[in-house]
Amino acid sequence: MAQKNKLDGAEADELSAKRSARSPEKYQRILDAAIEVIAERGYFQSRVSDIAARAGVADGTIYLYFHNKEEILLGAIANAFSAFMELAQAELASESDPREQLRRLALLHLSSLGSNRNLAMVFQTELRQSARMLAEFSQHQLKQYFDLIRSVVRDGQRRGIFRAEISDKILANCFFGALDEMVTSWLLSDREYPLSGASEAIVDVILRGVECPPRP
Amino acid sequence: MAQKNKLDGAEADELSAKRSARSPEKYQRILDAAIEVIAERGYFQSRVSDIAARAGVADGTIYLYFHNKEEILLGAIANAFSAFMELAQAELASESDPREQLRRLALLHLSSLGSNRNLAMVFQTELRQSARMLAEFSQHQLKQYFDLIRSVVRDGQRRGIFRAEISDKILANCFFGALDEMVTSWLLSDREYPLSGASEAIVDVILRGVECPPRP
Amino acid sequence: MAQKNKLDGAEADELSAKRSARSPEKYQRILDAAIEVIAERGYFQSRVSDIAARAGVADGTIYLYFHNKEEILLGAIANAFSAFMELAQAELASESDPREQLRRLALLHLSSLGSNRNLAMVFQTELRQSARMLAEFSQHQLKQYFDLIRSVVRDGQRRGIFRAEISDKILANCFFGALDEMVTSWLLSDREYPLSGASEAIVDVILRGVECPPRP
Amino acid sequence: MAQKNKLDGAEADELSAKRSARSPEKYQRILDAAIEVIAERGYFQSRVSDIAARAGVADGTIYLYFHNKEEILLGAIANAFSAFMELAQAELASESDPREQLRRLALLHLSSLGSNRNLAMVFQTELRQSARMLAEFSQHQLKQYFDLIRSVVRDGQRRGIFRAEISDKILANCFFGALDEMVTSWLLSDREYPLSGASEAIVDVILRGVECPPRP
DNA sequence: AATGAATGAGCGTTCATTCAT
DNA sequence: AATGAATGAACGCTCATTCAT
Repeated sequence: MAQKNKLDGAEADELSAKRSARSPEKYQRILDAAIEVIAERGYFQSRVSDIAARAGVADGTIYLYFHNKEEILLGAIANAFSAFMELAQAELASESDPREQLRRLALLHLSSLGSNRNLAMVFQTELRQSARMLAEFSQHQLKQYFDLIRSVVRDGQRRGIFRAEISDKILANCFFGALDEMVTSWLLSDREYPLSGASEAIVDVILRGVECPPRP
Repeated sequence: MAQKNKLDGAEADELSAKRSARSPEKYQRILDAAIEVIAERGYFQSRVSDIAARAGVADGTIYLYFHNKEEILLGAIANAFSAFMELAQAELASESDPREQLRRLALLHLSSLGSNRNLAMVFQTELRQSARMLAEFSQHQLKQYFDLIRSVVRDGQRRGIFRAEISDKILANCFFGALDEMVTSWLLSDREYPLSGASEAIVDVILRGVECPPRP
Repeated sequence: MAQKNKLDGAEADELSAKRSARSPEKYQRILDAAIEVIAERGYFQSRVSDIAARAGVADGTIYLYFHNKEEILLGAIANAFSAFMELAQAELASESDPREQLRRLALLHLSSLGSNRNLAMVFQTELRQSARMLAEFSQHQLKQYFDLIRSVVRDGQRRGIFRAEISDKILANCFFGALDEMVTSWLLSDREYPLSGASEAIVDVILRGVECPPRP
Repeated sequence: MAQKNKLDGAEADELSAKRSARSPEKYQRILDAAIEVIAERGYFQSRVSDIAARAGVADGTIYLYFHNKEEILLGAIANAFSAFMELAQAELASESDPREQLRRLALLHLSSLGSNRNLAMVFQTELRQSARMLAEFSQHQLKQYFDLIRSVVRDGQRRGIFRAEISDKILANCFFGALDEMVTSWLLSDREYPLSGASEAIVDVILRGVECPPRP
């Protein structure tokens, strides 16, 4: 009779513990299947049984690893996202020039998503959806990436490389927006031109808009 | 789920005829209600009965004006979008300098959506969703706007104002992407800062990235 | 996302209003079907679809009249019980001698349930079950009947007819318990002897145990 | 649902053999756990895994001792019941006066259940439920007890102590019904008054109703 | 044209039972 | 013997759509 929608800490921990105790490989297989299916049909039109079938497990097995359908989406996004974030952070660590850092981020952004259409689809559509559905959670994810960009921008401003009279939020937004839109339109296009091919051009445009003009 | 997405000519005509024959005011009321409800809950989580209630009509009445739920979303988006497109085209007609045209478009973009949060929500999230569901349709709509921007960009390139060595598609993309992202992050933010306040800064960044550098 | 298990007053009223506004005849048909099906299989083994089929309505129709399966059971029991209670109260009103009142109650008890095996089954098994599940509700129902008996007993005690040195609760309990058990064993027996045939004998035993002994 | 209720001889033997061959202590632990859990939640709302957890064994282990869930309930009730029946028979053996025998049975009945609320709950609600599910079985159990009472009653009738003009079945029923109802209402009540406190009063009422009136 | 009661296909989730280890 | 991860059948409930009024 009494249902709880929010997990108390103990329960959540219990399930987390199970995940690793049971088959971590199966856990990952479900996440991968979820990305695939959700990319194809969208979250709301994906059936849990579709995901189970794609993962090669029984319907009920899903619920040994996730509390409910929503958590599958969350888990799949978080999983894919954190992998991407790690790459991004590594990319920045090996380079100190803000210009170059943005260049590398752009390439990573486009090549990561460009090489994984399913992932891109989920990021461009479901991540937004879920940002609405589950504000706290996925907004946090997206914001993490956005903040990474902002920190590079602020660094560039502090060092006199990027224009300081414009808010770092807006500069970062122009950068991220240009990349993001590129991915979206690439996804909607039928021809599969290489997405990362646009990287140089975009960076070129944005950097020029962002950089301090050369002193004459 | 297995529903017909394509109407045969006769049926479509029949419905179109009905729409105008019946109450155009009620038709519009349903569209407005749809935007509201979908903005609040998202398309898949909106119930047809919610929309009906909001529009002040009976559930069954909806089906005198639309074949199915999907068509309501389509109609609502198309309706709102064409209003926006008309404004955009008018804006361009009264100005011939590409720089100024982009400036005006940006302001229109941000102030239109900034003054109508519901509409913005539908555009930023549902339009993307439906870009998959209804690829032909909404892609067509969005593409129309995108092409408008591209035509301005191409005009600027032809007249030596904008950089010609970069594809107009990419330049337009940077412009649109920056605006689009601004709207999205504004939506997801809690503080309701005026969206259009960012217009000048964005245009400033993008134009500088897009324009030919001043000859020394 | 947010679910409510308890109805707020408005909602409950809304559904109650609907019941009468819609088809009261269909509402009753569902209740009757519920009694039948639940009598046959027990509450937990009854399927909502069984009840719907028996009532000759679609599964979904059930939910126009009841919020959930539990409420069907509640409704069915409450409905049947209140009919019984009305009879019982009428029976008492037309008679003032406590001895005779108990005699009539016993006959009503046994003949009511004896002439409706389904009803008897629900009262003897599901009412107890639900008394556990839904303490407040059905305990209230059963208590109402029990209190009726107690009031007769107290009346008899006050008038010096029934033994006053024993608590009215216990006297009423002996009376009710004897009848109740009679019904249960009748239900479990295969032979269908007339249940009400036992009425005289039971009343005879209980009355003698309850009455003040005749003064010598 | 379509499960076999009847075991063929071979299977039944095999399981019986296992039970004793394996750990009889674990078998008992499961039965005890079952009584607890079923008393708390009711049979249908109890999960096999709940019982396993309470017994401190793995889910699968249950099936080394029982064929299915239903058999656990059966076993638990049979187990508890036979313990009670042994007490009852011992009680009768040490006393030959039917009046006194009934008095002792009543006290045993109320004190046994009154000192074990879980057991009482199972007897008062689940045994009735299962009287339907498992008619043959639990009817047999309950009948055994009932027959014990009847034999005392018949003995009293034969010896001219109890009224012979009323069927022994009905007399026994009044006796058992009064006790049974007392237990039920005690269970449903919140206050935990001592159940056996009512024994004297009940026996007093019933005996007077049952006994032959004293010759003047 | 408008209504809203009725429909029933469809899906998320549970849990008794199995079986590889 | 014991485990507990895996299974998948089963069911309560929702909601887009229809149609008698």
